[in-house]
Amino acid sequence: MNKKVISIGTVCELTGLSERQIRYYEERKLIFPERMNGGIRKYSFLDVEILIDIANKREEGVQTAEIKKEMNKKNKYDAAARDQAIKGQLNAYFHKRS
Amino acid sequence: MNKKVISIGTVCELTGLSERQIRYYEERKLIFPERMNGGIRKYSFLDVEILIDIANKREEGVQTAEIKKEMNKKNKYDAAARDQAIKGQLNAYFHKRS
DNA sequence: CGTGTAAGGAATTCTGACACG
DNA sequence: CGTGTAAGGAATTCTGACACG
Repeated sequence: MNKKVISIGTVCELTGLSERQIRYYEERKLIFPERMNGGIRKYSFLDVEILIDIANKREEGVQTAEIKKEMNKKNKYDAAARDQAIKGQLNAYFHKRS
Repeated sequence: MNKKVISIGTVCELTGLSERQIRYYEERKLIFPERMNGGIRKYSFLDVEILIDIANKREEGVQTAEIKKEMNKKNKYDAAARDQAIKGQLNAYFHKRS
């Protein structure tokens, strides 16, 4: 399911990652949550899966820039990522302004 | 997906119902959210679907007691409902005590 | 019966920054 | 580079109750 409905605390529990890590991976454009009214991030189950992949890569010592490249190559998430990138950036943009 | 990960505000958006209504339907044992640490309710996509069904029935003027009976008959959600009932009640119980 | 609302508190999330490295 | 943390604020959620009916 790629509906963005999960808030960050729940994502932490599902992935074992900290809020800080999850927000950082967003900053590095590895994931693209949407923003609800109020600016609160919402993630999909697909995001959770991607985050788990990221966590595994990071454990192997792979840097975020590398992970990003690999994800684009694999293009397993590519179409979804493109969509998400646009929506996520629009969302963030509107929130900066309000 | 029957993983309980959606918080009530998002459920409101997905169903068009108010928080009050959603909590009331829980009180009437039509739905069985889980509780995260902190006592915050978490719903699944199945819960959202059930709530939409409830909303439709209510619009037709059907009372919650009737809806509950229909749901049990239809037993479309029956096995799931039984599980949910147990978990939901345990969850609520532990939160009353803390 | 089913739902709205004001009340007060508790838990969540957000951003920007400093820290270490 | 990647992550922790304290800071202060804003938005969310919770419960119990009163209201109307």
